[in-house]
Amino acid sequence: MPALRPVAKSTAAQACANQLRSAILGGEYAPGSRLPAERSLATMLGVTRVTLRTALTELAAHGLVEQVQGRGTTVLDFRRSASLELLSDLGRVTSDDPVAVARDLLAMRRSLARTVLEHLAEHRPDPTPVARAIQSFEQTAFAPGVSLDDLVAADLAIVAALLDAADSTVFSMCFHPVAHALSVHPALRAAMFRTPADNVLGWQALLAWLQAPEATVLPTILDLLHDRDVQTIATMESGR
Amino acid sequence: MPALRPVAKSTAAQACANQLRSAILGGEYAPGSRLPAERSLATMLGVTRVTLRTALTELAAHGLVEQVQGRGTTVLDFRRSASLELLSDLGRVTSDDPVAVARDLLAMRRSLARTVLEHLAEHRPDPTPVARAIQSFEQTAFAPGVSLDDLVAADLAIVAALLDAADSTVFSMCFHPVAHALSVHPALRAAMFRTPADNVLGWQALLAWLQAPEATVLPTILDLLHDRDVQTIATMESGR
DNA sequence: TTGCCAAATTGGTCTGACCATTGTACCAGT
DNA sequence: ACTGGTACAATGGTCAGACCAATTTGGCAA
Repeated sequence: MPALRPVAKSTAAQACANQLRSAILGGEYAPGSRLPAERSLATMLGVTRVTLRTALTELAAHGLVEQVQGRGTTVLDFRRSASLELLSDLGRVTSDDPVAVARDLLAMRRSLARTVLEHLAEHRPDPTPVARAIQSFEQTAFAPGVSLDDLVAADLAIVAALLDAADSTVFSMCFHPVAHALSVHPALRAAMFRTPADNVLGWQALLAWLQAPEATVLPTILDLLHDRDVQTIATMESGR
Repeated sequence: MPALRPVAKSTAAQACANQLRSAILGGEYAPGSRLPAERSLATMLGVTRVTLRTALTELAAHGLVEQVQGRGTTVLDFRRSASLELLSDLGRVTSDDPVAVARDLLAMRRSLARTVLEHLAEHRPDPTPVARAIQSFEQTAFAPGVSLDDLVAADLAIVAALLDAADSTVFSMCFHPVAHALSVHPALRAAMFRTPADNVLGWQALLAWLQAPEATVLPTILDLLHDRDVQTIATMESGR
């Protein structure tokens, strides 16, 4: 079965939001400056003011703009106020160096992983769901003609299982967007799953530690992750 | 001057969003279940469908619900999909243990701080803006009749200066919402600034390290932070 | 200079209608 | 019994135009 996946749909409001978001993240609208008035923006984009407002409401919710009645719509500094959801877009539209973004994202993941793993070592939850997710990843990794999308999905499933095991709302909410951003970064995800067998080895090491935290030292796992990240960055740099 | 601050205003759409958000985070709408139809929700809340939709658009942008035409509005599992902005609300409306939330938030901050400081140690940016922010914090801390709000604001300013110095979009976007969540958690912020003189000592130690990373070892700073967090949690637990 | 006022601008809300998608139930054909 | 099609109802998405409310701006008078 050729692994079909849902087709991407999009509403008019979403399309408006995408255009405006890219413009802001791309620096076409400087922080502190004013967006054109809703009425003119709407005609520019060829939609009603209602639709345009739906888009602006979303941008405001993500901390990209601020609307105040009588004054207008102000562009904010997304570095300070933007939501983590936008990390996914950073790899595409920002003016930052993509490799630097990737490096920082990986550093972020290591940092979060360390915290979550320390938490797990202390609370010793049932590792079965994580084991199942890792097993599922192995099957995916060694399946013939596996797609990158499938690998990424299986990898995210393991992260989700780990976070479920940690049973911390805060950790979940912090880690999920970072993992998601990593998984949609085009060059990064390709580099991360270049040799799936290595990914399997990494997860197996983690699982072994999870099932017997006293047997292996946590820093070993983190060093392994660090080494893999260094390789990933090297792959990305050589590829450009 | 009695340190006045802008009064809180709120639109009807915001009020709607607040009610619905609290209901979802409070568990009144289970993940996977359907919200009432827009037309009925609007009449329940006493607003037009347009206004109600503005609120729903915001919730959707924050990953609390998902709207699909013809099907309805589905409540999502905020642990997996919600935006970090909602961390600020967790301390108030969630069914989780508030102290556990506080503990995890502090752990998160330590984790992020470690990463940012390692980054700073490597890149050695100009510490002047950070020094200025810390100096400003000292003045605030030792001013007579200082308010908690002022302390929190001065503290956040230091964090912002540190993140500016780090010059990483990813770190900024990850750290800011955590710092913000810490700063609005009612019990937590009170416990964090119970003895401002200690805060000053902590920041001064950090500044000393920033100005001469080779003189002091980074783990010392992190241990100091850890000790302060333990005290903060203890204060919170004794206070309930 | 200060304070007030009127007008223009701009976002917020309302009204009511229609379009597009989805889910359901029913029905015909096999 | 199963499949595929179809009509219908429910629901979110969009449109149209209007009015309300806050902000800014500039002029004017004390």
